[in-house]
Amino acid sequence: GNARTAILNWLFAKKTGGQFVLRYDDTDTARSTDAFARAIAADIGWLGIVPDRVEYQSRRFARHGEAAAKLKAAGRLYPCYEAADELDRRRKRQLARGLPPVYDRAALKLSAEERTALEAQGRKPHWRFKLDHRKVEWNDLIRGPQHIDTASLSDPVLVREEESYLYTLPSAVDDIDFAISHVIRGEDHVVNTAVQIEITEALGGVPPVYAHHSLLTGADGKGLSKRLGSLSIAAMREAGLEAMAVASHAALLGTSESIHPCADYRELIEGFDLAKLSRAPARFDEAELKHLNARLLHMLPHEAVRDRLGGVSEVVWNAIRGNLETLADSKAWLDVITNGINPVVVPEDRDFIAAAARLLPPEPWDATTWKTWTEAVKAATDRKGKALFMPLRLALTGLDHGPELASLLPLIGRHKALDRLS
RNA sequence: GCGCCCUUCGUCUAUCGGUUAGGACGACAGCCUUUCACGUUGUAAAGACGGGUUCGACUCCCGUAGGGCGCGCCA
Repeated sequence: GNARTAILNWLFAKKTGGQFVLRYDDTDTARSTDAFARAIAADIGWLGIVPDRVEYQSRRFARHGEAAAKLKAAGRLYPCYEAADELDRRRKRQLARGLPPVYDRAALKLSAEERTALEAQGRKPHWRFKLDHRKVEWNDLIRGPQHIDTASLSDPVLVREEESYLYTLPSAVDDIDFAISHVIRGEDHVVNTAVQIEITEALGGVPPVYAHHSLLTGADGKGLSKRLGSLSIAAMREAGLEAMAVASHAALLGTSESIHPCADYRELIEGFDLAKLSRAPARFDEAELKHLNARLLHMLPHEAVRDRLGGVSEVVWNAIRGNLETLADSKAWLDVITNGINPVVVPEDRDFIAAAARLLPPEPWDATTWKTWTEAVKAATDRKGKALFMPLRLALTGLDHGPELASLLPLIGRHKALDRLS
């Protein structure tokens, strides 16, 4: 999901000639920033995405403090003293009674004396942003005109009791400071957007243009979040999927473009348009991704894989690529060509295989050798069709399926072929 | 519970009131290969349901059902 958002942002930047700013929203003190940042960098790096700029919210603490002070001075930030567990209980009670779990602004009614009394007890406040309770509107690049009434929302906590800032404030401040033009994110953020627009405007800034893409569901149409682990970029990489297959799928799923493999980003950038993204959630099907990966491999030219395959020649690659699901599968076919395999000869085929071995033509071999040979075998043994070819395939490759034998045989060579047939 | 959004072949989608409802993936079939695959050609396959509005509705409106998201001192 996050990778899809990153890809969409990157494609949009490339398409429009803008810059892709990767921002680590690492304001949660419980989170290890370094590990988090390394993981994301590894993911998008593997996908071939290079951010034009990287920023960490946690390193801009001073700027966020200035913004908080400004909001306090404007009377938009007010102190609250409820404990977190108390708020939690209250929300559950509201929900149980069929009420929206919205903060009731009780702290706003506190008198100066009550506040000093609480502070005297050693209570420290957290701070909430006082929403305007108005209809916030924006033109979403994917969803069209949007309007959210902030009267139905809780005043968001912007400053924790221990004085760090929640994502919402740094996000608005950094958007202003970095002159962010476009924010492209998942639709789980649409409500945040209304709040962030209010905060941005309270800070005197101009909100960026927003675009919210739909989220993905599983192949069954149900939410994806619970199984996110197995669908991580790291897991896909380990499964041996091609980065461009993952990128093609992420960029094309849920769009009006056909889902097809792109060997590099050029075509994806060329055809990219936020207007092509559907507002309905799309189903993420792992089987579809795997199939796309296979299709990508089948069309990949030799030079695209040469370096990763340790000097496999172009003829060999062209012979085997049509039978690959992942690049790692090529090892098995390379073994068939260059190393040893276990020939399979069932007892009733023994005489047939022996006869075939005697008819093996002399070298040099080329693309016509297979035909010459099998025609001779056919004439000598009376076998044809599957009964003729399957035993030969099993003996020569040890497998009942694989690349065309006409192209495989010359690569195996007479010596190894004879060896396997006997 | 409340709010926002969504619903066309199995899947991703086109259609911006009048179409034989189009494409892609998959499925199936033919061809190629005297084999499995690859490739190639073709076929089947859809407007969630119920009401309106209209000469005419997949398209606009209302309702129902189903689904997604949100409602944190998470991001």
